[in-house]
Amino acid sequence: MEHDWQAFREGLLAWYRPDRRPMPWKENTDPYRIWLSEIILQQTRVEQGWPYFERFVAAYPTVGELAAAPDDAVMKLWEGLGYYSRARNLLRAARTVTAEHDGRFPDTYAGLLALPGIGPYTAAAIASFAFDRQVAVLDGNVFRVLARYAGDATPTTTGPGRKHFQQLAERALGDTPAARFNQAIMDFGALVCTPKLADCAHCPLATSCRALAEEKVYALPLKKRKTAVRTRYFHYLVIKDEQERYLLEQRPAGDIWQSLYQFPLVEAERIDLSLPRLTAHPNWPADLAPDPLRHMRRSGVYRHQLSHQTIGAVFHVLSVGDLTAPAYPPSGMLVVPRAEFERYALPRIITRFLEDTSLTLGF
DNA sequence: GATTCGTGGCT
DNA sequence: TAGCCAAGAAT
Repeated sequence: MEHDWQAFREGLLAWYRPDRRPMPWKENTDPYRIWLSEIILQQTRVEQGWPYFERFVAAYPTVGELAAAPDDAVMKLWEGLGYYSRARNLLRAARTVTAEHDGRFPDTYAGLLALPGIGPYTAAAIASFAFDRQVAVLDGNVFRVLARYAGDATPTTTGPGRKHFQQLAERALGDTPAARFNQAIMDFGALVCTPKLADCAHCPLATSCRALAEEKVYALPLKKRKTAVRTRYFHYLVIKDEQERYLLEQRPAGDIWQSLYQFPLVEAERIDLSLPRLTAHPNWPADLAPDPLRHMRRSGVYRHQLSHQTIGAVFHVLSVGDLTAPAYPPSGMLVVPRAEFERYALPRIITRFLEDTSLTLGF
């Protein structure tokens, strides 16, 4: 059960070159930039998060400026990146740092962990990268590299499993500088010891890798099966008046896309519902009178895959005379000119519809 | 501790 | 195609 962590360290650090995986925040110790990048990169590929990082830094160069930003502006900058609770917690944390910590990030693991949106991984990353604290990060890369090197089939998805690998990571870290070690092991997992098609032929740790010796590379790390995805059917009501104004509503807490905006939504049990059946549906907005609405067209079915849900959506385009008349808007809804959509953060399934529609119609 | 929270790329 | 995975965290 003993493994040569000394050889692991030396091989890893000899392999490491920071410029193998350039990142705008690498070799930089500004806690704000490191924190921002780490939140953006949670469960997100570097290539996908990079432009968001650049836009956030440009819009909000300091944590104080971010703290002063309106909620909707931050959500809009986050639009399309997913896991929107990250954006809400980002703002909460910025305001906490500004109001309660004199604008400076806590410089300890425990202090960082107390901020919203900062969990064990992110606290360790900031503590080591920005403050040179001797803590080992544990992310998807580290799980995979350690499980394979040690030939360790402990499930990584349980509490005890997590603890086990944290100890392994700390043993591997030893007294090497944590910032460099952490970046090295994550780069190594991303570039060499990859989930599929791992580059074992050129691996500097191959001679002491237990998974390779036992031909278990692709059996590790071991994870427990995940739960099934459920299917939901969304009927969006694209209600447009003669002045190109639309109804929008904000999504509530307790469901996907919390605090993003959308067209009024009727969720139903099936996707093939006619408009008359839709207006009679229990989920039809209570104070939205169907009578003045004229059915213009109906989109095809948009399919959207989330991690635990499959969404099927249809957009019903309806016209009405004047959304500024006294009968409007229904409670909880906004009347928004098409030109002002850009101020509202929308889920990807809606921006996809808008992109399609703006090409075919003068939408 | 099991579930839930997005989106996109890859096989 | 359907599933896996990505610098995870909150509930």
